[in-house]
Amino acid sequence: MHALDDGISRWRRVADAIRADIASGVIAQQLPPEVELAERHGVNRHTVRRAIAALSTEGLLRAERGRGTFVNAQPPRVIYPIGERVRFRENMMKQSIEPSGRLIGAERVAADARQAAQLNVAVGAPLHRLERLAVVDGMPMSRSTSLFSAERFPDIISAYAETGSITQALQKSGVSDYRRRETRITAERVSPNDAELLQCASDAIVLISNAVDVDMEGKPVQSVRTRFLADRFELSFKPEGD
Amino acid sequence: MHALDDGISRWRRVADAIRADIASGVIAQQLPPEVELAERHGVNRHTVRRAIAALSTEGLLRAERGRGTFVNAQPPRVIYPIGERVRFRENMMKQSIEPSGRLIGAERVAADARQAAQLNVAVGAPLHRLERLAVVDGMPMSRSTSLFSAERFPDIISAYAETGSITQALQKSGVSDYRRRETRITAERVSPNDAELLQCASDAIVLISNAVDVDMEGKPVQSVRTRFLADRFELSFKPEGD
DNA sequence: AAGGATTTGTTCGTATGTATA
DNA sequence: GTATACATACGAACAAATCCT
Repeated sequence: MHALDDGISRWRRVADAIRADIASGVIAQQLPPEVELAERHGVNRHTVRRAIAALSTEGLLRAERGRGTFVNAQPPRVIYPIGERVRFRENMMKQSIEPSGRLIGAERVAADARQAAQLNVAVGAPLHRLERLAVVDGMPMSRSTSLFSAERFPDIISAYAETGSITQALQKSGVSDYRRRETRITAERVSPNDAELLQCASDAIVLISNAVDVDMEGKPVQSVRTRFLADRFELSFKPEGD
Repeated sequence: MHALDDGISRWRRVADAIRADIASGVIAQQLPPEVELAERHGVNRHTVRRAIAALSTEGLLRAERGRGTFVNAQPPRVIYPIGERVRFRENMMKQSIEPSGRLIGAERVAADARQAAQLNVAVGAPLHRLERLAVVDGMPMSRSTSLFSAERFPDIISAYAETGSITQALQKSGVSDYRRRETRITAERVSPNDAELLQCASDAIVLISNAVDVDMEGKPVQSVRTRFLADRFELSFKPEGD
């Protein structure tokens, strides 16, 4: 029973058929309802749902309860430069994008081994953790978690809350300028918490940038871990600058 | 019916319970069978499977038919520097890793608009496309697709096949040295073709580096798109060099 | 080596919950 | 409020891969 004409499961063939229909333009924006797709392909509704789930994981489809299932438009990615001088506001404004940051939360934590090494403090030293959400045109763009030595920057939280800018908050704390020492990039699936804040699918991919900023004497100032939605961003590194 | 004590669906709570059991060490390597988990949590087997599917998508679990469901070990990521001088072999050997490249295929193609702009050739100009697979200790690490102007580098394919190195192949073609002009990084789900070659799950994440190399006069030499498995790599950018 | 037991994968059926139009 | 459409959940059966005797 459950005839498999060629060893390919039915939901996979239904998924391939839907993918082909989208590629050929037969389906443009919205999929027919699940029951109709089930009839059309001669399978149970569950089988259609399995296919849609797979295509959603691929990022091709997006199902909305009560509304329908839609083909995801793939907007061009915003180019985000990474380099010695990294200023979110400056970078975005070069591309005619008006950014705004939002303070999600702040907390006092103790440094673990990795954080201690990055910030050149003792393990267990007090840190200020700053949780931020960058928003562009009302659309959440990235989540970042910044860490500062609480001993060196006791008032960084209130300074950021006042100015809304890391650069200005550091200036208030006596750091006139800073530069990036190292940026490490990897990618993971978005965490449930970030998925909610970034208003993305729960299985979206985030680019993770883990960076350390140092002041002009080379002393570590900030350790920051930023999560960019991978389908909205492209990180750009140019050796010579633009 | 189907009492939702707190508005969280059952499969999600089962997933959270399993995640917690793994974090606390109650489950170390292998999960109990689905039927047993279903009994233990008082739900249907389908509900357990939905939870396991979610955790598999997160990369935490890996189900093998006939064998069981296992906790994925998360090996430390290899650090891959990106900068002006990028030489795969040199980079890997610094971390005591002995690399080897494998030529997957080569083809003559016509430049599309994007490629033409990157390589500074006319749209439709002939290009050599070089498909490679980088292997470390028998483990596939990255897939890359290189593009060269076929007019400027007519013999690049055979030169690479002989030497097994892009750097040496370019030297044979009269490019004594080259540097990276720009690297753009994003992330996507792995393509089915790459998944097979990289021997990874079909829903794995790849870091995609799209780069242009130029010779010492600044003329474009190579456009290369490399796919790194995100759970095996971390890309590192240091402004000043190491 | 053969065959039964175990375990995950697929497919159907049915019912109910929840959000949207 | 009703109808539509996706989401969750349970039950049953069989397929396919692996393991064990």
